[in-house]
Amino acid sequence: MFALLDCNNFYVSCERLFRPDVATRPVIVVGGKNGVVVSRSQEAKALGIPMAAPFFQIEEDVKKHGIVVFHTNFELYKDISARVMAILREEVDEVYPYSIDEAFMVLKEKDPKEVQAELARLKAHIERHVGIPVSLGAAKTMTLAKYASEYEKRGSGVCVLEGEVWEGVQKNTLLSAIWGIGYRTARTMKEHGLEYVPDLLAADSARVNTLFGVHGSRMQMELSERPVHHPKDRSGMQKSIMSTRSLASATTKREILVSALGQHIERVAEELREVGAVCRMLTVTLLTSRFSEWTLRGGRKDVVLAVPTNDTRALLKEALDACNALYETEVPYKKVGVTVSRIEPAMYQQQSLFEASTPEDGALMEALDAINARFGPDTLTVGRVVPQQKHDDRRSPRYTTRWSEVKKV
DNA sequence: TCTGGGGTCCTAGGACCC
DNA sequence: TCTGGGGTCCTAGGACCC
Repeated sequence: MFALLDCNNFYVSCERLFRPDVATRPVIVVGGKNGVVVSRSQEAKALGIPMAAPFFQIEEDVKKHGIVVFHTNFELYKDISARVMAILREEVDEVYPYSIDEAFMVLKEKDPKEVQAELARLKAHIERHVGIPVSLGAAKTMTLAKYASEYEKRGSGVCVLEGEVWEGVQKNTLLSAIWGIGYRTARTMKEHGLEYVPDLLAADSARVNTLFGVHGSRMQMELSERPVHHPKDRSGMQKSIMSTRSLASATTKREILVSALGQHIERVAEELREVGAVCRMLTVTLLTSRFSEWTLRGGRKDVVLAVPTNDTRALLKEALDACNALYETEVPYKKVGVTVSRIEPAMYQQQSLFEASTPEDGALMEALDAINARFGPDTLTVGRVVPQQKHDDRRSPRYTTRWSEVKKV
């Protein structure tokens, strides 16, 4: 059986771990400055704060109900996540982290009763040793395990959806609640009379395939307890690394875009070097506001590199060319982003037949990283002006990863 | 003042190859 | 002059997930 562990209201739970004073108050975590709600405590949900609501729309409610607001503190969340995964690995042989707050597992137990007991044991263990609340679900397919983990979230927190139990539950299960069926697919399915799980299971498989492609066929299988997905080991190298950020306000100025671009290139290049990798492809995106009449005027450009690299300067040069190709003078851009992909280990780097490699480049980037590691981020930058940093007072201390921010007792 | 940031996977056309 | 069957790579768009 497959099992899924899900950390409840993960970011809020991480914040509460070090702030017991807000344990029973409504709490939300907001992504970025003037961003959107990315995590809500049970109390905040009860007050009707919707997920992904932009902050300015809920500001009144925040004041009225005294909701505690945090800004995202990823350094903290990543560390707590690592603890959860580490402890889980001590208890279960096959653990496959899926996201920052979820992990799939393959369980040895077969009997549903035994599985149920194992889930309960894991829940108690994680809650005792990490201190954040979790839910677990198990089933014969990953899709159903995922649904199972949500099913008893407000109750016992553990659930096995299998055989007759699943048959009973599925009648009232909306397809839109299933993992992999998003807003659009759910809408299309409904237009074709498919609203609840049994509707899809009863539908002609050839028709499902023409309507929804391989995705639809797989969904049909997974929902009828025939596994097509198997959890993947993602501990190897990532397929892509990206850095994107919204600008404070939309701009038509090329210099502003180029300056932001430089920052993103530095970040992804540094991360490539950190994991000992180079990339073969670089993608630059220039986006307009999704809420303006310019929505359709954004663009994206891929560049395949002649020589895979992690050198900030080489990437910056390509990025500038791509940016210039995309840029249109009259368009107000709101967001700039960079993605590097076709990532491979630097040690297996394929040399170009036509361009000589320059061995001293590696040494320069190494020195740059060493200096920034020792004297702080942005001590040295490549071809950009360091913007003024504003202190973010809504972000909690990085309790577990910075000596200067350790909680005092 | 106003709407986050980081990812994976699939599809499809076109160029090109054998 | 027209013809088949099996492929890869690139670019771009889009759906979905957390």
